[in-house]
Amino acid sequence: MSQSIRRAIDLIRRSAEHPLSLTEAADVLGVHKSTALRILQTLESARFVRRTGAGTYVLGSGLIELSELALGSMDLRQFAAAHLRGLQRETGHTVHLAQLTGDEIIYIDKVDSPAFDAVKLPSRVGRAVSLYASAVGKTILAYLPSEERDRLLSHVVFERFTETTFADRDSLDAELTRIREQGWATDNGEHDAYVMCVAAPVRDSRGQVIAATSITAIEVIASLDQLMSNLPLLMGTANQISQELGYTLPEPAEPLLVAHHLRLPERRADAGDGQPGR
Amino acid sequence: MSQSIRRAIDLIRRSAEHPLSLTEAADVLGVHKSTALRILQTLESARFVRRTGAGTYVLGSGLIELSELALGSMDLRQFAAAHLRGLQRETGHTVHLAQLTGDEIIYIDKVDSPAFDAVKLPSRVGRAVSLYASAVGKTILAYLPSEERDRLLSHVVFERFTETTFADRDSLDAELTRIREQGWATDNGEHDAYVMCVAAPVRDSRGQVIAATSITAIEVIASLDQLMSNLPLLMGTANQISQELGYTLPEPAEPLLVAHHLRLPERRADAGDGQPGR
DNA sequence: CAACTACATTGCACATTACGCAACGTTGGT
DNA sequence: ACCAACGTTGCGTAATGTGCAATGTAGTTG
Repeated sequence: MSQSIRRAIDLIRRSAEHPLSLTEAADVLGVHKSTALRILQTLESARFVRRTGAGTYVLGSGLIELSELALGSMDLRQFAAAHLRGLQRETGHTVHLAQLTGDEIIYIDKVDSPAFDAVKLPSRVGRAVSLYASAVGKTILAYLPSEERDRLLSHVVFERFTETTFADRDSLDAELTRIREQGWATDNGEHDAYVMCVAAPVRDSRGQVIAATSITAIEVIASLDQLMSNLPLLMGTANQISQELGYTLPEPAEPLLVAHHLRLPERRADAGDGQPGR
Repeated sequence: MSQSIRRAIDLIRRSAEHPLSLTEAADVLGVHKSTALRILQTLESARFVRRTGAGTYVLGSGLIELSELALGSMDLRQFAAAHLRGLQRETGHTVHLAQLTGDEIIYIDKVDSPAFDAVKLPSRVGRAVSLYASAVGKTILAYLPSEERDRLLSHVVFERFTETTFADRDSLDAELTRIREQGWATDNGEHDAYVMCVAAPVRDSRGQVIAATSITAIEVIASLDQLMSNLPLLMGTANQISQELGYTLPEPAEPLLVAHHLRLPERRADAGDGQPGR
């Protein structure tokens, strides 16, 4: 595998962590300064790194632009950001926002729970998430037009990660129907036995489900039942994000849960952690 | 300059735009498939690209993580996002958020004005902004401890971009004093003659100014005076962001302008576009 | 179901490319 | 004004990345 590219990547990494002088760069790679210089010059020409006034190299805007491009509709992310943080604060759990991008569902935002930074969840912004073994994945799948769903699942090889995994198309389809009926999805340790999630759909202005929000907890922190007690908050947040995107909720001549969300905007007021303005 | 690295960068770029098959990748580079494969494998090992189920390559989470790392306190960005969008909506002008990072001030967020996408402003997220020839730069400089300010300016070579540029340390210092007194800064075409800005400081929980928000317009859209009519909104937004960061405003036994901000949180209520929950 | 097409992947020999070296510039410090 | 530390340039060399041709793997069509 290409050596110079590896070196370039290494330098990009380092420069993202802290400013890098040329000699430092050469040292960490274990190469001559001239070599490091040429690599950095190449990266600089693409604005992947940038020279500071002091002559050190730091990560450049080129990379940042790319990442924004890849996260696609930054609109969704920006509209959602405040709501996601609010949901995290109120529930105490880790919050995710995932979106259908091309053929896959990727996390486009994540708000960590301060509680269990000890146990790192495997999720990361930009990473793809299982279509059929995650709450957000199942949520989005459930509301997709069926041809689209078939297309996405056609390449998937089902794998039984845990006992609860829906590891074949038939049981998954049954689950998706259930999700559509109740309006939200759970992940009962279906990918990692100790990870629980509850997810709710986010709709764009046309009413299409394009993303899903979820709250996540590990077994030792909360049971799935305990997580589900936050369902009104979760649904409220998902609906608020949908509204930011221009979606208008249907008339509440519907089930019980819908009533909740409409009352929720009050949560804005204050979280009561003693810090004003939050 | 390193050829293979150039090629790698090219592939990263393309893969960010749309999924790339191996043969496509080879074609755009004009190289053999095996060459393209090795490059992509190297990039994949660093999670700079990622293979989709369909076998195509798309931008990977590695890059996105880096960019988040480099933008540093994503906290600030996330806390600010909704406020910045609100400010853009209310003023109609392009909004920036810039932060002191290391020895430089970089844009960490930008909300474009829909009005004049025709004329592209030179600013980009992740890009450094002039310390002394920009409203955000001067704002942050003005409130920095003087040793810190000296350190930042020690490497700077002053350049007279336009007639209004503060192109030497003395006149800059006078300007900074004025900014401290009035609590906000302007950019009267000091870098590009046709670009006007007004900026206000953002403080963290200790009261330190760590960032600045600005509204920008080009000459043909609005004069500096017209821009300044938005000062209350701008100051309000900056203060709201500061509050999100845990800053508590000082008692309003102060000048005129301060009084405005304290009344402003009402703008939260609604932007008048008929969408509830904002 | 076999034959075909299109695509991804591996091994190998070659020469292009990126490398280290050493000399030269440049900056800042004592 | 000297020295030291760092960045930059030119050049010969060989290690590295490259193209080619052969092999493997789906997916498609008669």
